[in-house]
Amino acid sequence: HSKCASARGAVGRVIVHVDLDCFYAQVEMIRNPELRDKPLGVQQKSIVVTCNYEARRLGVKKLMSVKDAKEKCPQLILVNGEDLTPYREMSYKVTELLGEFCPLVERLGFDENFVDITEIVEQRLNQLQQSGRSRVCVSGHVYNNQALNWRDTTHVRLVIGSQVAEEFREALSARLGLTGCAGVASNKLLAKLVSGTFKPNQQTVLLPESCRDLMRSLDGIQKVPGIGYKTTKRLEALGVESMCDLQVFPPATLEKELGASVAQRLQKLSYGEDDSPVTPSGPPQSFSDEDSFKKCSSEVEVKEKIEELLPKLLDRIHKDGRQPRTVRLTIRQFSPTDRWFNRESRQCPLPPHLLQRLGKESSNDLSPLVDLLMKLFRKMIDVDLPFHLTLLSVCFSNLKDLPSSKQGSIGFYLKQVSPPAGSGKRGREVEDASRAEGT
DNA sequence: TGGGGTTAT
DNA sequence: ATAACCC
Repeated sequence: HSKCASARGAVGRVIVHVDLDCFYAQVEMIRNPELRDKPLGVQQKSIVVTCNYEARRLGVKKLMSVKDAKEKCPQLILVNGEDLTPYREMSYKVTELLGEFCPLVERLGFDENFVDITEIVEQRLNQLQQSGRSRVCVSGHVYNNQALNWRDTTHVRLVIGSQVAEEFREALSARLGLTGCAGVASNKLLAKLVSGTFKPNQQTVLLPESCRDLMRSLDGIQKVPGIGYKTTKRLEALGVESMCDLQVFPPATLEKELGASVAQRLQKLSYGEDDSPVTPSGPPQSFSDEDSFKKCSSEVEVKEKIEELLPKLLDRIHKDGRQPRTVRLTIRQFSPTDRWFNRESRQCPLPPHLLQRLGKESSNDLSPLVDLLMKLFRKMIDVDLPFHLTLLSVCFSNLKDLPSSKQGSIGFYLKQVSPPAGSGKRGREVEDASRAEGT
């Protein structure tokens, strides 16, 4: 079948982008249903990072300060969302659910997934042709309200894609109680851009003839995923502000400014072209935990912060079952201007014996690890001089599978091959299995 | 402005 | 190790 897929590669893929609505707020509403019909914000430090649609109706926006949000909406209920555990867990349930339909699922953050459903669509198209039908119903919106041409198999395939997307959303709702948007198109860029066109809990399919319109509808190059803050500044300095500017800009000049690979990729993006594959994310490549604060200025405080971060992290690593071979400490030093840029980090190999016992029963001696992290800290900061930190982060990476004899649960890939999208039980089995084996 | 993540150089 | 990107 993979032969079919690559031979037919030129015909075009069918990609779905799934984007959950105000994800953290949804998770909080599931955790506490009394919050359902009230304006709800999720708070991290002094920021409302996201809020439900009731709160949005009353003027609250994402990433608004708590102060502004309360002014706009005094009845706003706030829950603390600094511990990402509930969101992370629900996020992986979403990815796993999509993985039951098809193995090609790529995560983007906690609340978005790309799914390459080319093969599913191909199967359904064959069934359809054998049954002698030529028409299928489109699910959700068609971008621009473009008319369908049933003789165009690209149209038909995308319409079948819209039905699959509808099934994704139906499964997310029925099994996890989550709502979200979906976009269906021939590549990741377009699927992502089109998924946001009808906003809560709706879906949209893009037909190729409307690609130009979709790209032209973007106001400013920064709306293109892949063109971030830095690149936007550099492009603006070249006089590039709109999508059209970027499309017609001399490629040679662009390559000199951004390097050939970035320049070529971005210019293709400006035309709505994106050949990047949907790369299955699988289990995470790293585990990190961070905390930000107003001020931390002594070695003792640093050590205390690290000792706060470690237990939760080690617990996560233990549950994952793999062993990290690298540990990293990241700091942010105070700077009145430019609070975003000034992160520094030091990393080192993690001696296997150090991590060996650490996950086991949670109350172990953390001090060798803490000492190691303090050494990393001293590589960045001369502790004899005054310092002022505003963030500390610990990250474990370079994860290696344990020899299969002594393995915990590896939820992710195991489940991909097991259950067909059935009706019965789920989740609980996996949790129990991991505990049973872990002890 | 949080608390995460990824890939490229 | 950093810099860029994503949410």
